[in-house]
Amino acid sequence: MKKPKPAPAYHHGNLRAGLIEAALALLDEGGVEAVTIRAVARRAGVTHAAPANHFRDRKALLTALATGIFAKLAGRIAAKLAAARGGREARLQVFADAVTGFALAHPHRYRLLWRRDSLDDGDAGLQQAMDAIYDRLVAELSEDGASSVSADSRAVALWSMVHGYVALRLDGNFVALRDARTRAPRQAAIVMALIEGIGGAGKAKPKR
Amino acid sequence: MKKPKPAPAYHHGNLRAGLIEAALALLDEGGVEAVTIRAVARRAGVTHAAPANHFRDRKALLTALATGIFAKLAGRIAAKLAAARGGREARLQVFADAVTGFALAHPHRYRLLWRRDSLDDGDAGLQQAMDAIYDRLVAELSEDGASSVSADSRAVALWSMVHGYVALRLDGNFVALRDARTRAPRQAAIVMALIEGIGGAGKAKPKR
DNA sequence: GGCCGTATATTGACGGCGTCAATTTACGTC
DNA sequence: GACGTAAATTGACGCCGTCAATATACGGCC
Repeated sequence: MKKPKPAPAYHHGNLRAGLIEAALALLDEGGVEAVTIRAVARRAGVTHAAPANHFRDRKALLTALATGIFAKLAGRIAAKLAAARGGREARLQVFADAVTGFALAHPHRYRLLWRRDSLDDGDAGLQQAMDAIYDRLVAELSEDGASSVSADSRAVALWSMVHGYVALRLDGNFVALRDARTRAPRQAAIVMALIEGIGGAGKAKPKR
Repeated sequence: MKKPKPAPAYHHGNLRAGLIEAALALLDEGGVEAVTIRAVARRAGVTHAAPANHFRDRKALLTALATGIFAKLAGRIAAKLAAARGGREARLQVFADAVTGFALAHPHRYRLLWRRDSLDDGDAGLQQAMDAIYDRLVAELSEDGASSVSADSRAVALWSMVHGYVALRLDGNFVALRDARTRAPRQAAIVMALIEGIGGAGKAKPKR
């Protein structure tokens, strides 16, 4: 009797966070397509036009969602690198593992990060969150200058390879296999290939 | 006077091709989002339900579109490789150039190829068209066995790197830059990085 | 040459979507 | 306790994909 209105109603304060939470749940369940403004509103217990007060449009909602996800990914990478032991090559593997692990654990979240057509291109927070990861990688790779290509290009090479591998894995174009020679997981094998090089016989891998 | 009906009307034969053509034009103009069944029908000069006779649903239409694009890309790669001169490393650059060039020339087409959520996952023709490219690459890489990782992994490494680089380029995360050291286009620099390896100082690049 | 079955195209409807405008509700402040 | 304003609701619009019912035109068969 004391509470004839069981739903305390949002009104000021917590709806924005509630919408993000609902959107994340919908994203995990059904991918970005399932994250419609109306579905998010239903899940949060408000009417279909309520989100408009907090997000200009669907892109804005997805951009906020993606920014949070990016931050979480960056944090995860940083944490694993901070805890990593071993030399430079091991650290590159840690980086690749962190990205691959996150993407395989939360495929829809990772995919959203790159759905530029569903996100606000100009959003500063989003761009910044992504740059943070790239900068971390350049720092890891700039320590020595022996390679014939610049640290920038090496960073682009690794980042491209990891992202490409993950994207193709998530799309079902690759399956989880182990390298036929080293028995290492494919994901580790390709990083090894990049570290050692795949040039002509005997050129790279001076294991001698 | 002779032709009171200027539009000969499709009816039998050419509508399917007309729809694909219209869809491709819409794709180039506005991306996959712009390829709606109704817009395609309008462009082809038929009513909104006519396409249903040729494509079960939107996914089927996009899948047919993607299959054709994949075939064209595979043909382009094969042609450039057939015409290529130079050693194995040069051929890898040719492969990477072919993919990158196609993607940058027709960004929306390339993006569609990987929009698995908008395509029929089980479609045999589509899978086959994609496998053709990958198999070509494995063949290029399987000639020698000196690397510590298998040819399969080397193919995955290169294909992942090229695809990842292109995907990131198309999303605006990279801009067209030249390597700070070699002055080669970034795209060529990262392939070089993979060929030579990015391992610790002096380990790769035995230029000595 | 005329009939007819079937493939093809049209018409119309349904629910869901994003978004906008008008309205009502509830909070903080004075 | 009244009031201004931010927040939420209601209702509408046009677009979308899809389905069912209907109309149309082709090709084979007599």
